[in-house]
Amino acid sequence: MDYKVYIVERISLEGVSKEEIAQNLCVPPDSALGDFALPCFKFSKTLRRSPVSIAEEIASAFEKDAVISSVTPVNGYVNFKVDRKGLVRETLGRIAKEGDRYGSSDLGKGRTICIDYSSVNIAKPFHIGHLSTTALGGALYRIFNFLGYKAVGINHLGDYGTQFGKLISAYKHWGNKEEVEKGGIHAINDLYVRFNSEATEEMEREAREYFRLIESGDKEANDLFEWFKGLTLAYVGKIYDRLHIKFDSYAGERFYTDKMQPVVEELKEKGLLQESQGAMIVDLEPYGMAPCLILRSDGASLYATRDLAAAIYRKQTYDFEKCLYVVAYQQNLHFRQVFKVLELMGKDWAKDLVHVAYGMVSLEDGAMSTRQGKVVWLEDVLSRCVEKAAKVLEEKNPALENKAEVAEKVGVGAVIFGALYNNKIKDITFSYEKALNFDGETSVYVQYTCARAYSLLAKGGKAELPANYEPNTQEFDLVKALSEFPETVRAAAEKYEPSLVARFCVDTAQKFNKFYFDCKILQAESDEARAFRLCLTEATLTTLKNAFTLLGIGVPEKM
RNA sequence: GCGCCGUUAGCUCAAUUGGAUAGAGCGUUGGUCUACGGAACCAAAGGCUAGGGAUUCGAGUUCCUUACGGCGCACCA
Repeated sequence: MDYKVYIVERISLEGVSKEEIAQNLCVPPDSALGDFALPCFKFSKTLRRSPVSIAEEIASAFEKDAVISSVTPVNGYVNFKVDRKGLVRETLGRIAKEGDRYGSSDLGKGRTICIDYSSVNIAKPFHIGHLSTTALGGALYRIFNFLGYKAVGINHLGDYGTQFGKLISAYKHWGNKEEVEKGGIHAINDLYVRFNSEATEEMEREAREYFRLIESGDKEANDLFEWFKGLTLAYVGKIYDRLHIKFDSYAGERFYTDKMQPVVEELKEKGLLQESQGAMIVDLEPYGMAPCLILRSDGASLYATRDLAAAIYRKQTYDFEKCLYVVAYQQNLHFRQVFKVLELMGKDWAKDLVHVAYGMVSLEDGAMSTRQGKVVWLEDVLSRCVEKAAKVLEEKNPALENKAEVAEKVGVGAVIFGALYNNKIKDITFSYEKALNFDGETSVYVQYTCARAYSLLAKGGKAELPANYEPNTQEFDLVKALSEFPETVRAAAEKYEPSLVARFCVDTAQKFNKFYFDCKILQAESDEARAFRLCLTEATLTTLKNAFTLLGIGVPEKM
């Protein structure tokens, strides 16, 4: 039941369209006022009457029924209250029926959405700065799938560039097989870092030559590169498993090596390509942007060239309705340029490309810097959070059986939740103190709430929803919160903002805890109340589990 | 210099896209329940929404402007 639609249907006001009414129908700040409200100030202008009298007219003309129980005009607003019993029956019935599909939809049926996220660099370990794109992209991937879309997760690997020539050069000079096999990705990264600080001009030349060799298919260079790539993918694969992240494609930059020339040709044919300072560019001056560089003066392709080829390839391959790039706002200009060039090429789908920009991560003593060793590796953050969780678990629940498994869910969940709780555009200053704090608005609070619910259900058993139960305030507030979950998921998708789901979880958990504190459940005052509260508890658990699953966070039964 | 983004309680952040008395968590102070799991609950204190102007019935939200901060601006990705 869509209450808004229902209410709009039943309002008629001469001179004002249903659309206008629907647009203005909102939710009052305080639920004591009502569940929905219609401000009449805008109508006052066209109707040339006071908003107060319009509100009064609407209220008196509105016929109350089993769905809307009261309609009151207040200072130019019309406040509607829904019938509580009806909302309760409707919401709890739906949650019980839909179970782990509650909140899902077939909205996106037959529609494909590509999501480019995480996009790791070969030979570079995963640091805290990669967390946002990974957590955000993973959440969006699941949210769109939940809404019936076919989401295509793409890990656009950073596997192209002279940096790999540098790496091979460094390995040849200072590395050896045993060390790399033992030290894995960090050993490779150390070689790369060392190259950047110690390389001679001779080595720089050598690096360019090695990169050329990779490109031309030289066996030794390619074997080394593939070896590094394999080590990187095995390493990030483990992290992705812990974060519950999946991809449908690992087509990275190298994949587009042979797909760039046709793009360059097309740009030429369409008269967009021009020479400037020895390089080939697309002039974007008329659009207030710096030119988009397509080919370097030595003829080599650039980042933008590959992104153009990738966008075209994705459109051809997946026929997406939208293609999201979950990349930090740093690259704002880059994407605006690429999207504009595609538009100039006559790709009408360029409007469907979306840069989902998020804020930057820094450390308390400034920006991260691999060279200065000012880096926080994600694996360290994960292990410290899991350790902390294990320690707290040992204190609070020493008898718990599967402590390691639960600590993993709690610790990793806290890391993911921390990355998803705030608006994505906000910059983040990482600190262990914050990351390891499990109090307050955190995933741990939500998980604890779920554990309470599990415990109640284990003791209370299965209950049948009483047909005619009149809920009290705490109960009703909780039901109302649960009823808003499907809309929250939709809004999160529409705004590419998983934080809405994360905030929903905390808000709902708070309401549940209030309800829990104020209402006896197992020892309720009547059989009816007991049954109702058990049903409400189960519905809350179902909804929170669904929400956490979307975020990629597990919910332990006990903790 | 130009462009994009941000600025809300001591700190970290919300605010259903222009609606009614701007809300949470942390921290501080004081409380609650003979614990259905205290990783809980309640209350108090804390705000000229960075400053100034404009738009209108109504602005944290839109526009202009100033300040402060972040990011970007030609051959890295």
